[in-house]
Amino acid sequence: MTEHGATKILHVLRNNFSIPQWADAPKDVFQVLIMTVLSQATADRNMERAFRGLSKRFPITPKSLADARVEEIEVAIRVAGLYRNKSKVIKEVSRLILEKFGGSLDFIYSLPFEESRKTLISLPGVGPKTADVVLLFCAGKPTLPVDTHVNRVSKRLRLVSPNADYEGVRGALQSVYSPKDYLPVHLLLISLGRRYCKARNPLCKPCPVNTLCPSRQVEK
DNA sequence: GCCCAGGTGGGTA
DNA sequence: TACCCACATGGG
Repeated sequence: MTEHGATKILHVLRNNFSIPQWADAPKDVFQVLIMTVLSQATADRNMERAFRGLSKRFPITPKSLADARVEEIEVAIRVAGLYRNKSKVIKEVSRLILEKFGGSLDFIYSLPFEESRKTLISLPGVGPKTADVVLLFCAGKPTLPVDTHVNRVSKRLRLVSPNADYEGVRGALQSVYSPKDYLPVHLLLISLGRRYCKARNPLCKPCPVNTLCPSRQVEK
C-alpha cells in the first residue's frame, strides 16, 4: 500500500467515524494498564463493568492491589472473563511495580521508548499490545497498537501483507502513517472493524471504504 | 444452544 | 520458530 492510498483511507475513516473525547484526556498510567489488562479478549462494555467493580472495592493503585486478596479481585472483575488469569496478573503486576519501580510507571515518560516498551512487556500478562496501548495513550509514544480489528482490517485493506505478525503489522502501518496519526488510525481502524469489516463478512458491502478496499474484488 | 468478541502464555513438534 | 490451546464471561 502506498502512503497516498493509506492517506485516502484515513481521510475516509475520519469522515465516517468520530474519535472519542477521552482519547486526548490525561490518564493515570497504572489505571490505563489495569484497564488494558481487563480489556484483553473482552468487549469494552464488560471491561468497563469490571473496572468499575474493581474501583468500588479498591483504590486503583499498585499498593492497594498488591495487598488485595486474589479472591476479592476475582469477584470484582468476573464480568470481564478470563478472571482467574487477570486477577493474578493484576496482583502480581502491582507487586512488581512496587518492588521494581517504586510504585510508579512514570518511567514511560523519561526512559527511551524501546526501553520503556521492553520493561512493560517484562511484566506478567503484559504483551506487546497492552504495552503499546499504555505507551501511546498515556505518553503519546510513537507506536501503533495492533488489536484483532486493526490486524484484520489493515490486511483486508492491503495496508499490510496478509501473513504479517504483530510486529509486521505495526511496522507496516507505522511506515505509511505519520506518528501524529497513530492514535486516530488505531481508533478508526477499530471503529471500521467493529461496525463493518467483520471477521465473517469478506464482502464488507456497506463499508465506507468500499471503493478503496481491494478485498471487494472477491465480490460478484 | 451456538458462535463471536478478543491478548497472553505455556506446551509441543 | 511456528503453531495450538486454555483461559471465561456477556451478548446477539
